[in-house]
Formats: sequence, C-alpha cells, structure tokens
Amino acid sequence: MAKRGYHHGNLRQALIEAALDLITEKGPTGFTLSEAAKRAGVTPAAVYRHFEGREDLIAEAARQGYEIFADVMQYAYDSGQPSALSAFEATGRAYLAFARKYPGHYIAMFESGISVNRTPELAAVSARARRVLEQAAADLSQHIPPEKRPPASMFSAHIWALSHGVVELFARNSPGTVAPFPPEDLLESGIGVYLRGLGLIGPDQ
Amino acid sequence: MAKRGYHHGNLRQALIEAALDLITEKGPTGFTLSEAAKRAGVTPAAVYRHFEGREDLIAEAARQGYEIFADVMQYAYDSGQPSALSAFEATGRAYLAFARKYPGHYIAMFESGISVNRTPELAAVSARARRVLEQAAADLSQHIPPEKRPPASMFSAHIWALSHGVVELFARNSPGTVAPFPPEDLLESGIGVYLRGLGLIGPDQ
DNA sequence: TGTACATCAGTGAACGCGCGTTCACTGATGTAC
DNA sequence: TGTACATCAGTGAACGCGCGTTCACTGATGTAC
Repeated sequence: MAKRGYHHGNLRQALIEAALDLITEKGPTGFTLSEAAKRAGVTPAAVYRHFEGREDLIAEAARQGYEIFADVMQYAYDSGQPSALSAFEATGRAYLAFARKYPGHYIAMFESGISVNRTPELAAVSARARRVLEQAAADLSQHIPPEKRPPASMFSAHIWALSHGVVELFARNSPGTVAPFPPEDLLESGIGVYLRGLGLIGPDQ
Repeated sequence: MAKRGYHHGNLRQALIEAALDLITEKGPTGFTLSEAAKRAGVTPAAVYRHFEGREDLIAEAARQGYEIFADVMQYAYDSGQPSALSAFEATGRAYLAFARKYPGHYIAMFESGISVNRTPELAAVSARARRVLEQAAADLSQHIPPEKRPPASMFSAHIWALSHGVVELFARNSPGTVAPFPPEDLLESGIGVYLRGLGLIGPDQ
C-alpha cells in the first residue's frame, strides 16, 4: 500500500483524495487533473492509467461520496429506530454532518456539475441515498391522518431542500453570507417547526 | 444606443448581457471573458475599457442581479400588504420567480463564487435584499405569542434556505435530479407547512 | 459653419501560462517453468 | 531457487488550445474657436 518507488501502490485512490482536497480548498473549479497528479507525486499522463480523463475522476469522487452519504443516512435512520420521529430527525442531522465532514465529496456531488445520470452506478447509488430519506418520511407520514397526509416524496423533498439550502447558504464559508445561527441549530429548529406544521410534534414540545 | 460602427454605443451593458447568457447556457464555469467579448462583437482587449478584468465583470453582473432581486422582493412584499401573511408568502413566491426569470443573475449571485463582500456596493445591495425578507418575517412574527416567538432572523433564514434548496435541487435542470413536483408547488406547500408549524395558519386551512 | 485638436473606445498582435490529452518508451513487478 | 518473459503502471516530451492580460496603435467622436 505504501509508495514503493516506481510503482505507486494505490495511485487510483491517491488521485481521488488529491482531487477531493483540491475541491475542498478551491471549490469545484479549483480542481485540475494536472494539479491532482502533482499532489499524488505523479505525472499527469499517469492519471490515464486509472481514469478516462478529468470528468471521470470527478465522477468517481462523487460516486464514492454518494456511497458514504447513503451509508451515513442509512446508519442514522437505523439508529433512530424504532421511533419514526427520531429516525427522521437523525437523518436530517446526518445530512448536515455529512456535508461538514466530507466537504470535497459534497461539492463533487452537488456543485461540480456532474450529472447523476452520467453512469448507471452513479444513478444507482444516488437513488439509494434518496431512498433512505424517502423511507424515513414515509414511516413518519403513517402518523398523519390519511386524508391530510401529503405524499411522502413531497415531504422528503421539503426536508432535502431545507437541508441543502442550509448547507449552501450557511454552512459553507459562503460568499459573505455570515451565518446568523449555527447551521446545526438552524436546520434542527427548521425541521422542528416543519414537523409541528404536519402535526407530528405537539404544539408545546 | 445602437451600434454605430467603430464605437459600440453601449458595450459595457452588452458585455454584461453576453456574460449572463453564457452563464445561463453553460453554468458558472462556462463564462470566459474572451467568449463574452466575441458575442458582443468586440476584441477581448476592449473589455478592459469597461472592467478591470474577468472577476470584475461577473461581480457587476451579480450586483445588477441583487439590485433586481431586491426590487422584486420589495415589490412582492409591498403588494402583499397590509396582510403580514400574504406579504410573506408573496416574497417566497418572488424568490423562486426571480431564480426562474433571471437564471444568469441567480447563478452569478449564488454559484459563481464571488463574495458579496468584494465591494461595498455589492455588500450594500445584497443586504438590502436580505432586509426585505427579514422585514416580512418580522412583521409576521408579531402574530406569534412573544414567549414562543423565534427570532425573526432565524425564521427568515429558514425560508431563505428552503427557497434556495428548492431552486438548486429542483428548479434547475439539475444533475439528474428529476423534480418530483413543480418547484412552485413544492415551495408553496413547504412554506405552508412551515407557517402552520409556527401557528400562523389554522390547522385546516 | 468650418477647421484643429483632444479624447478615448476600439483594434490587432503578442505574451506566457496551465490546461487536458497523446504517444512511444522504460523499468518494476509477478509468474511460468 | 533461479531465470526468461509478459504485463502494465509509470515517465517525459510534446501537442494544440483557449485563456486572461498588455501594449502601442488608430480612427471615430465631440468640442473649442
């Protein structure tokens, strides 16, 4: 696994990590194939032994991100069980935690412009991630009287949008947007108000 | 105003519009100074008669975007008066309408990476836009009993985040994210649930 | 009204740069016998 | 265990490209007299 002279050992992963670092430091535009190669201690041409090109490298970084993301969400969901409410809240917190802990992956996934339909693998893993949130929403919506129950996919879309908005606007060292509150609190309280609006939390709780 | 041979007439604005078109078509990365100049029918060097450089051009596009944005939000707020609720809902709708109608500006403002603190003018106009939403939230929070009233700035941050999330995830021809619902409906219903959670809309309405 | 002149918005050529990508190559590694 | 050989991950030089930026220039415009 360690570098052993001529052959790198694990160049493929080293390139992905260099790319993620670059993205984290300089934004989605800041990543170049040449610079990533340089950081991995290798000639730019070596990249082509492992990837089809620049786009392919970012796509793989994003794919790994979705994989982690889906795992993290699934874990949060599971550990919040058997309460539908706590499982749902845990996934919300996990969303923000993921964005904080894996900023490079997050940017590669959501801000780099690569399409989730680029490859079947990418589409599959992003669908898996989305399904966790939808499942959590569906469980929870069982507790809403059927006649006033919104579609679970709408409700998970609301939470997803809120989470993504909080990340983009307040959790990033964003363009001058000073966060008025810690993003975690903002998301937590926003979800709280939302769930109360659905009648899933008591009015005084 | 019309092109009159050697002198362009209104090159400065023509460059900004070319830049906005490019951004709209190809994303924040898709804009190059040279291509914008070409579209305006002019040599790249001519750009330097009107802007300090590439960044300065984008920043000016963003500034004009914030100006329009603030106006649109203000107009929505005013026309929803005197009801605090309808004023608030109108600003929410205006947010999405702005993102739809002025995609180039929106991207320049929120996705191009330019900081709002780049110039005092930019900081001022973005603060003006933000203030409209905060005012609408503050008006509305008058209707919440003081002891359970969240800070108006938190509440406007929630709505801003939700709106931004809806735009980024569902209103853009986003990376394979097929919108499960029309973004307008999604935002409207999301805000509805949220306001119900604050006790500002009756439970059956 | 006509002429001389200052202004300045544009040209066009040139620059250095880093990019992504290609290619023939080389030398380390692992395997067959 | 030792040798011959196939594999293939890396090199390094080269490419064409478009980028942002600079510079001395030119010629259209507007103004003073």
